[in-house]
Parts: sequence; C-alpha cells; structure tokens
Amino acid sequence: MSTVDEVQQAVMERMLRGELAPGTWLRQDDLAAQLGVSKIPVREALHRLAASDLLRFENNRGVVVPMLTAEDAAETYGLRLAIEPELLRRAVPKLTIVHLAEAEMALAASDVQGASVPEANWAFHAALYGAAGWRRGMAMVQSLHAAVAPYVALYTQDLGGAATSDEEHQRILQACRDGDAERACSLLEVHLREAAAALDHVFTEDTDAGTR
Amino acid sequence: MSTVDEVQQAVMERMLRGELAPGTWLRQDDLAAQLGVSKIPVREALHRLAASDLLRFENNRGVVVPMLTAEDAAETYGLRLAIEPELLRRAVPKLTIVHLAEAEMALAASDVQGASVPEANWAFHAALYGAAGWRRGMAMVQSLHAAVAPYVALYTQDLGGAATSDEEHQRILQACRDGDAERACSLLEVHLREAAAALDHVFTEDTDAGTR
DNA sequence: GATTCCATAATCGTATACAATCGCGAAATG
DNA sequence: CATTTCGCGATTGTATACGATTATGGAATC
Repeated sequence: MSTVDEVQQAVMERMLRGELAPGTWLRQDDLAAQLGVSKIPVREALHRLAASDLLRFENNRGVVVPMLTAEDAAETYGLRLAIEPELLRRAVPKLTIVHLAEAEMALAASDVQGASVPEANWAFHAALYGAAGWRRGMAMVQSLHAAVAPYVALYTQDLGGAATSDEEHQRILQACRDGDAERACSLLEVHLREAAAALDHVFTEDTDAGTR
Repeated sequence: MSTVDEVQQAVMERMLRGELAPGTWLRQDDLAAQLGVSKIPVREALHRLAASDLLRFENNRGVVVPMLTAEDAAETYGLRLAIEPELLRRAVPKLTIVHLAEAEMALAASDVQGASVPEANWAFHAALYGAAGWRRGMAMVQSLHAAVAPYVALYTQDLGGAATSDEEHQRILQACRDGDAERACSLLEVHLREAAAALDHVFTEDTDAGTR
C-alpha cells in the first residue's frame, strides 16, 4: 500500500467518524508531521478526497471541510436512495455468513460507549453492500456517508436515539438473512428517508446547531 | 482556476472523448511538458481522477487507464440506471430554455463528422441533468461516462449506428420539453438498457475488440 | 539456439527548497 | 475613536533534485 493510500485512509477514517467538523481547515504540514511523511503525498491524498467533494481546495488558502447546506444534505440522501437499494438488491443473493457476521459486528460496535455512530453505520451498510461486488458503487456510497458523517454524529447525539435506527438495521438484517431482497430494499428506503428527515431537522431547526 | 484544475480538465476531456485507450500508460513528465507545468500538479490531478477509478496508480510503475471487464461495464450502467433517472426526474421541472438549447446543440454536435460520440453523449445528458442542481451527482455520472467512453467510441464506430441512440435522445428531449418527467425517465431507462446491451457485445463477442 | 543474469537507462515517488499569496495586527491618519 | 493602509508571519503551491524501483537490451552460460 502506497504512502498516499495510507494518508487517504487515515483522513477518510476521521471523516467517517465525523471528527472533522465542517469548516475545519486542514493544515498540510501538521498532517504530514503527524503521519511522518512529507507534504506531497498528503496533498495527493487530499486531492483524492477532494475529487468527491469531501474536501475543498481553496486557492492559496488551503484545504477545508466544506459546510453542507440543507440542499446538499438532501442531495446526498437522494443519491443514497438511488444507489444503495440497488446495491442491496444485487448483494442479497450473494450474501454469505461472513457478510452477515460483519454486519452484526457493526451493529454491536455501535452500542459500545464512545463508539462512532456514523462509522458503525457505514460499517453495517458496507458489510451488506460488499457482497454485490461493485467497487465503484461502494466508493460512491462511502463518500456520501463521509460527507454527512459530522451531521449524523450531531443528531444521533442530540436525540438519545440511534435507537430507532438500530431497530431498522436489525429488520433490514433479518430480511437479508431471509434472502428477501425486495423487503430488505423497502426497509432500507424507509430507513434512508427517516434519516434524511432527521438530518433535515439539524438544518432547519431554529436552534443553531453550531455548524453554520 | 488552479493549475491542478486545468490539468484535471484537460485529461478529463480526453477521457470523455474516449481518446485514452484502456491499458495506456500516462507518463507524467510528458503530460507536464505538454501542459507547461511541473510533475507535481500533474500528479495531483491524476490522483483526483484516480479517486473515481478513471485511472489507476500502480506502485512505482505509474498511472494506467484501467481495462474494464464485462462486469465493470455492467456495474457502470447499473449505476447510471440508478442515478441518472433520479437526476432527470429532479431536473425536468426546473428545465429552462437554456438547458434545452444546450441539449439540442449537443445532439447537433454529435452529427458533425469527426465529432466524439461519447463526449457529445455526455454533453447532452449533462445539459439536462444540470437543471437538477446536484453537483455531487453530476460528478458521479460524469465519471461513469468517462469510464466507458473508450468502449462507447468502439461500438458506435463499429455499428454505423449512433442512429438509434440519436433517435432515443430526440424522444427524451421531447418528453423534457413537454415537462413529462415520468415519460422522460422511462425513455432514459430504455435508452440506458440498450446502451448497456450494446456495450456488452463489445466484451462478449468472439472477435477480440483489441482492448483485452 | 534458448534462457538466465546483469548492467544500464528511464521513470516514478518523495523530500527538500523557494517563490507567491493570504490573513492578521499594528501603526498612521482623518 | 473609527478606518484605512502597510508590513510581517504563516501557509500554500510549484519547481527542482535525488533515491528507489522497474523495464530493457545484451552478454554469458547451459
């Protein structure tokens, strides 16, 4: 694995955890020093992430985690709704016990105190979708998850409730175990629509969420 | 516009035209010399394209245009079928005469001798989808178009027939003019399925298409 | 004559170095 | 006292340079 890949993975992990607040400036020298490499592979990795709008290079100012508007969030979930059911539909017939075990582990991990909800959420979905064998689609969906991760982290903390989300995950998983792709997709669509609505609250509620 | 953006755009144009045959090695010094810059912004631009698998960095060997398998092509069209109708559905109500004119121009451009069919194809679809205002989705679809462009160029040359494709485009455009999103989406889905089938021939036909 | 091995050339990947740009704060001015 | 302007510090963006790896061609050997 190349140096660039390692940097990319390191930053992507932080994004999926929702640790990089929108508006944060990433200083390249710091990142380079942290990872023990020079600036060049760092920049190359950041460009890779910027390709899917997870970061933004501003002219002579550096790299910033872009703030999402309500419309951006809606687009993200619109795309998730377009892609993820298709992935799941293709995945269900190919699911093995390994994939299902991975998904269960991800659900268990999200219950642990101090765990990252968005990261576990991605791990769950990724475990299932992985069976489809669509690398390009996986990368797209991963970037969508990463894009909204900080906001998901917000609303899952505010409400006590990844509870309903967790329950929906369980039902999706059960449909997958049953090999019922259509039911799994329907449940997934509902799941995504609810998540989209919940996220929309973060943007439209009067109380400023501190991210504008 | 930064240096990296210019390089990225230059290479992306060549990809959308289908000029970069799969298996081609891109030499960084050459690109840098052609564009009058150094290697570093070139590499950064190539990393951006590599992020969506349009290029691949192989360790200490350089950057190559990856060859697609039949499965890769199927995935690409599967994703197009998932995303593009959604884009179009959101776009139709927002279409202005400007978008429609752009789409017509793209169709006209594809008839010109020596024109790039995949590029004109992208221009047509992009003109319509643009009205949706989904930047992320647009980037995704653009990368999907670029990924299959060399293969589309192949089968549109072999058959005399971008003819049927052109006719389908016309009908989609008419549905858009009529503001009939559902009809436009249905036509688009048929259009994509036919394109996918035509492309599949390139891979499965006995006569080696010279790209393996 | 085919194959293996080695040396050379070419290309890549990364570090170091430097010029350009931007932001911030202090000083000067109205 | 508010506002504008100038200059310094910090950070970026790009070029140059160098070590490392890979491909290639010819000679030696079986």
